Order: sequence, then C-alpha cells, then structure tokens
Amino acid sequence: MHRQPNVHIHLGDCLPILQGMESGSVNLAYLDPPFFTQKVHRLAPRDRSREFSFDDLWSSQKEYATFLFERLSEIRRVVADDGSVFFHCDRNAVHLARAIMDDVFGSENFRSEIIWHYRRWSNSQRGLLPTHQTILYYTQSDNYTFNEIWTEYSPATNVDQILQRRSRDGSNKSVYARDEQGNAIPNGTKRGVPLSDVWDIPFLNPKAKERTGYPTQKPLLLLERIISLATNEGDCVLDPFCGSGTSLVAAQLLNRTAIGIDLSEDAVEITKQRLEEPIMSQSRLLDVGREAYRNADDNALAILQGVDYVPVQRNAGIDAILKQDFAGGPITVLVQRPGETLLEAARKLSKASASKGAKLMFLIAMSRGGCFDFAEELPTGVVVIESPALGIREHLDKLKRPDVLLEKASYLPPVKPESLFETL
Amino acid sequence: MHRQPNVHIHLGDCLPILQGMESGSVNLAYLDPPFFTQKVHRLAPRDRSREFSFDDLWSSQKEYATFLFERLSEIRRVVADDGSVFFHCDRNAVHLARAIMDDVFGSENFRSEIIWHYRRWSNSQRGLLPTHQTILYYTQSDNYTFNEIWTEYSPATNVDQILQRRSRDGSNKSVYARDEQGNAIPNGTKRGVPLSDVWDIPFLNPKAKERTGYPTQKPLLLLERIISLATNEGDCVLDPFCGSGTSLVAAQLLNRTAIGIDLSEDAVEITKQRLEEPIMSQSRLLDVGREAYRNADDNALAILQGVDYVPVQRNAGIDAILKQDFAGGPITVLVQRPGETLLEAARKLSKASASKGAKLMFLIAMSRGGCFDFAEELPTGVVVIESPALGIREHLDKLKRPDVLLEKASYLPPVKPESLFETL
DNA sequence: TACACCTCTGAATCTTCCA
DNA sequence: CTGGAAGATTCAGAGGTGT
Repeated sequence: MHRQPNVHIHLGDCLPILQGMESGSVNLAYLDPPFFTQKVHRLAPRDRSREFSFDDLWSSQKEYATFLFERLSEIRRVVADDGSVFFHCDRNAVHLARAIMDDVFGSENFRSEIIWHYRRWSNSQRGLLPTHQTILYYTQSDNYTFNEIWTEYSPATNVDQILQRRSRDGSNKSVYARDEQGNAIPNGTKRGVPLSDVWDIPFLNPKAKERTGYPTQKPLLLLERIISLATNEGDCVLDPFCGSGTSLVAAQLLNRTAIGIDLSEDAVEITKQRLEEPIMSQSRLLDVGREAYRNADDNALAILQGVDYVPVQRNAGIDAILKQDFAGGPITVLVQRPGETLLEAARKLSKASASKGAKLMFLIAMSRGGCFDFAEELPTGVVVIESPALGIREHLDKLKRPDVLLEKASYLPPVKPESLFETL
Repeated sequence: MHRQPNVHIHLGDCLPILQGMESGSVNLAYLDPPFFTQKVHRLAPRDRSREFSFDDLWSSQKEYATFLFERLSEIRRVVADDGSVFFHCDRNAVHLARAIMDDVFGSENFRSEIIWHYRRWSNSQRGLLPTHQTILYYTQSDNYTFNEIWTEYSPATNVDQILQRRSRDGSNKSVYARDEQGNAIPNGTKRGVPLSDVWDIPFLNPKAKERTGYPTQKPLLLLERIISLATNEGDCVLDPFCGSGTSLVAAQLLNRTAIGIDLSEDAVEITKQRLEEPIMSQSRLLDVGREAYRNADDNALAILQGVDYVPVQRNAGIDAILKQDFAGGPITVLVQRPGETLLEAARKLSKASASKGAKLMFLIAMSRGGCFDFAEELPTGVVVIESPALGIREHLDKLKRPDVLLEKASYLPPVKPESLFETL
C-alpha cells in the first residue's frame, strides 16, 4: 500500500479491500472493469521495452456476472447516501452491466446512459465504425450531489429565444412577453444549455504525452468531467479497477481524495508515477476547438456542389481533392478568396499541390482580381473555372456597354459552354 | 388492409400477420415497438448474499419480454438470409431488448449499437439532458447486405498521410514510402471515413412540415439512412409497429417495397395519407434519389455566393432575385436541380419570371441534362451560366478523349474566361 | 477451422521548417 | 527569434493471409 497526500493505492483484488472499508465513506465510485471480450489486451509502452497485459477472459458470462455482482454490492455499501457510481462499459457488456446495476442499485436510481463519443481510425468497410463507449450513471439515492455544467448554445439557436422572457397567452401558447409599450422583456443572463448525456471528448491520441502505454487508458478530461459533476472539493473518489490511474490523477488535480485498487503491480507502479508528475497532454484540438482547423470554409466548399470531392481542412492552399485521380496524382481544388487576386490564388494552389504530386489543379475564380492577362504567368497544370457569380457579373457588365443595345441584350443567345474548350 | 403500389399496410397486432408471411421474404425489419414504461421493474435492491441472474431481469418484465420475444422470433423467420433488423429502443429497455435480441438472433449477429444523437432544448437542471436514443443493429447471418456510406475526415486530419503510401522501415516503424527520386508515392483515391455508429441527425423540429402529429415520429433522414445502408432498390422493408409510417415513406422514396403493421386505426390512416402525399408532390424524387434532391434544395443558393441577391422562398421556378434591376424588371435566378434537364429548368424559370416582368434570367447549369443543342429552343431572355461542377466535369471528360495526350493534358493552358463571351 | 501475424488506416499529436 | 503552418509519426482496430 502506497500513500500519497490524499491518494491511497492498493494492490490486489478489490473485493477484500472493499470489504474492509467503512460504509458510506466514498462519494463517487468510478469503475472501468476488465470486460468479457475474450481477448487479451496487449500493448507495448512508449519505450517498447516492457509489455503490460491483463487477462479478462472469464470462463462464462455467469461467472463474470457474479464477479461484478459481488463487487458492486460492496461498492453500494461504501458509497455515501448522496454519492454516485459511474460504470464504464464495453459495448459487449452494456446490457449485462445495466442489468446488474439495476439489480444492485435499483432501477429508480439509474440517472443516465452517458455516451462518450470520439473519432477514431479504422479501415473497416463492412459495418459501422464503433466510435462510442457507454458510461452508466447511478446514484445511491434521490438526494445526490450534482454540480451543473453548462455548455454553449447550438449555433442554430435563435438568440431572441434566449434573451427574451416568455409567457403563455390566452390559449396557453408560449409567446414572447411584452411590456405595456409592446417591447420585449429581457430574460436575464443565460448560462447556456445544460450538459447532455452525449460527450464529445477526443480519444487519447497515440502521440499524446499523456499516454502511459497501459491499455484502455482514458483521457483525463473524461474523468475530470465525471468527478466535477458528482463531487465537491475534499470528497472521496474510489476506483476499484484503477489501471493506469487516470481517475486518481484527475481527483488529485481537482482537490479530491482518492482510493485506487488494482490487481496489477505494473498498474500500481504507473499510477504512483503519474500522481507524482501528472501529465495532461497539451491538446490543441481541445484548446482551440474543432472549428479552428477548418480553413476550407463551408462557403468556399458550397461552390463545389455537384462535384465528388473530399474537403481538405488543414491546408491553406487546397480546399478539396476530387475523389477521382489524374495521371497517378490527386486532383486538387482551391476556391479564390475575397481580397486575393486570381494569380495569387493560383500560386498558392500550385505550391500546396506540388508536394502532393498533383498534376491537375482546379482554381475556382470568384473575381477577375485585377489580372486579365494571367494566362502566361499561370503555374503549369492549373485550370481556371469560373464561379457563377463571376459569370453573372461579367454578363451584366457586358450589357452595360454602350454598343450593346438593351433590347437586343435580353435576347442574347446563351453562352455555349463548349466555348470553354476552344483553347484546347 | 390498404394497398399502395408497393406498400402494404395492415391494421392489427403484428403477430398473426407475421405468422402469415412467407419465410425469408423481407430484407430489412425496422421496429420501434411501444414501451410499457410504467416501470414495472422497480426492484428493490437486494441483499448481497444472492447471485445475480438474467432470469431476474426476464421475470420482472416477463409479460413484455414474452410479447417481444414472440414477435421477434417470427421476424427472424421472415427476414432473408442476407437481411437485417434495426431495433429502436427506449432507453429504459435497451438492456432488455439487447438480451432478447441476443437470444433470438444470436450475439454473434450483433453488429452495432447505433446512437442517434440530436440536440434538444430543455431547462432541466438536475442531471444530464438526454439527447440520444439507441438502435440495435442485428443481421440474420454473416453474409449481410451492407452499402458503405462515407463521411468527412476530421478537420484535424492532415492530407499527406491519406494521400501518401506508407511502408515500414528497418525497425518496423511506419514511414512514408518514397520512390527512387525520393518523391512521395500516391495512395490512390480517397472516399473519406466509413460511417460511424454515432449518428448526428436533428430531431424532428416541432414546426417541421414533416410532422404528422403522431407521437414518437422519427425523422425521415434517420430511416432513409437505415434503409439505404441495409437494402438495395426493390428490396422489402418491414415495420411491424409502423406508427405514422415514416419507415414506409422512406422506403417508398428510396424505391423499396414495404409492409407496415399497426394496431391503431389512426396510425394506419395517417400513414396512408403520408404515402399518397409524397407520391403526388415528389414523384421526381423516386427517379433521382432523395439525397441529391434535398442537398440541392438546401444548398442551391450557396452556389450564388459573391452575387448580391435576395432569396426567394416557395417559388418552384425562381431561387433568387438579384438586387440589381435590368431594363425596368427584376433579374431572376434559378439553379438547375438534379434529375432535371437544362431545358426543363429554363422553361420553369421563364414561366415563373414572366409574371414578375423579368427580361433577364440567369440559369445556373449543374449538368448538361442530355441537351447540347439547347440554344435555339431556350426561352427568350434566359442566360445560362455554368456551375463550377459542370466546368470541372467537362474538363475531365475532355482529358479522357483519345486525341488528348495525357502528358500534354497535364500542361493544358488555363481557360481564359474571356472566351465565354466570344459568342456575344 | 483456429490463430498468429502482417497490412492498412486516420485522429491528433509531435516535430520541423519557413516566413 | 518566434509563431504558425505543413509534414511526420504513433498506435489501435479491422481485415486479410498463411500456416
């Protein structure tokens, strides 16, 4: 048994250790037990010098159910009256876990089925890519600790709706309240939308420094959210299958005390190290948000509708690549931006495409950009395509020319698109 | 019993009707059964001495479980060998549903736990806002129909790694492959990322036209996705608890046949009406596919960016009016829709514009529509402008011509947009 | 048939390079 | 020198393949 200021780590099966604990002494239990996946998890740590592994092969579902049932029953005893339990489930065991939890804690104490959603790699082509895990949230009683977390309004939300007070009219319809002068009544400050049960938190990235090399490691952010939802400072967090100790690190960072238990010596060792030197990887994605990566903005891409393309987001010189190849290389596309000449755009596209091996590039012209004579200077392989805006604008300009009679103008023959290829 | 061309609707309990159906006659079954949410299973937490058993869950809800089990067994019989079942679950019954489905179809035929995620407004303050529902996806066998759907890469993904082939170096590290000159080797066409099991589909807006007033109505988009994933055109879709018939409408729109069953006369009546309505107003969808049409409709105007226009709602022949006038009348704009020839679009535009006194109309061409020689027949005053999609597509076609040398093609001089106006 | 091993993939970080 | 953008790398799944 190792002792950190406010964190206790035990080595061994959690059942006897739980049995030795005082009733009601824990405010939050988080469990991520080994699952009945019939696979041995195996992963080399970052330095590739050691291997961790644990065996979660249970001879039958019944045996596994009993294993869980015994430990959960003890957990129920040690959790305080206003305490909570979060049970992290493999998708192959959710229903089993739910049934056992209903049995132990009572279905009336089931609060939420939390979906942890993340994006992930895979080359799976037949079937849907699994990108979520489930966390079952139960409380000991109706009177549980819950700290609200507010998130941002959806971009689609009508601001009026948020800012104006509402009332019911004669027929009990919800309407905006008005004062005597008919003005809207402000509704005070708004905190946002209450946290939902679907959590979008990035999966722990293979390159993250936060990684310990221990299998099934969870992101710190996930545990921080759980702990701050269900406990207050000074409360006690229990993790009976603590693995690499993410929950304990999170508890420590949030000024909670914590008790961790694990069967594996490696796990306990790693956890001790992490507690002394907690590393939370600096995630740019989390810092700046997913949106910050988008430089192929939707406006630009909307111009491309009707084309089969893949949007490209992390490259200033390329908005999209076509799904089709050409001469062994990709076909890249850029939409000219406001305030940028056609030639500038073409050079950007050409430069960015060079390293991608593209031999054909399409540039969508939004304006003439002060450069009518670009043909000679245009980088090799760049093909300019007009946007409708440009076509419309130029056509209108043409109609203003003194030598074009207005009456005749409305009878203009349509432009034959074939003329585009006259230069071929 | 009501009969539409390819949709049969039955009134009554589905069990006897299923029993009368032929084995293997259905390719996809979608169920959204009623849930008896009166929380019969309010089990008091037990003493810890007992063992957990699945029988407890079963017997506590015996009546309901039996109800489902009987019907699911029949469903298994009528589903074809390569068929699928999607079971839409109430969150209070997922585990029960999963257990029964495992029993009837076998856990080895469990494919996915689909999370339907939507945003929802609520001021609930204690606890997490439920914003998801679960759909269990099972197949009849290993050899099941599955049509891949591809989605966008994460914005944080960089293009290089998806465009370049990779190999292993001496120490088995993954690195980019290079040819003798040290250039990157392209890795073939890219389609995007396979569809994940978390689906972000907006909940039916309370004001949406789609809404029938029937409770628990699901968005069309959700059903369309399920049907297009698991069936091909002409296949048969079964919905034994069809309610307001969203699945049947979706099946019809996607050229599948469908069988719907419901206990309620109201439900059957509403379904009949909904089925007739889309046939009347959207017969075109049957030819061109719902997806293309919807996208075009939503985004039609996006293609006009860079132009000063006022969007026009609810006018089939006009998408926008330019802020600028011409010859004393407005200038109208229409974007050609998928499945519509250029000439059809031009006539629509011309007809709709006549009453507005427009003397100049712009038609944005998205395809050639089988009509290369439209110039003469084109209504007076209509000017055709090419969409970038069209320009790109035609350019690529040009490059495929036998008389165009590939080597030369990649060095094609850029098209001078001026050439567009040579016919003036 | 079962299983070990090799290949492919892409999210998100780390690293490098360039302006 | 510095900050940001582009490029390189890691590793967990899912397949495929060969024994």
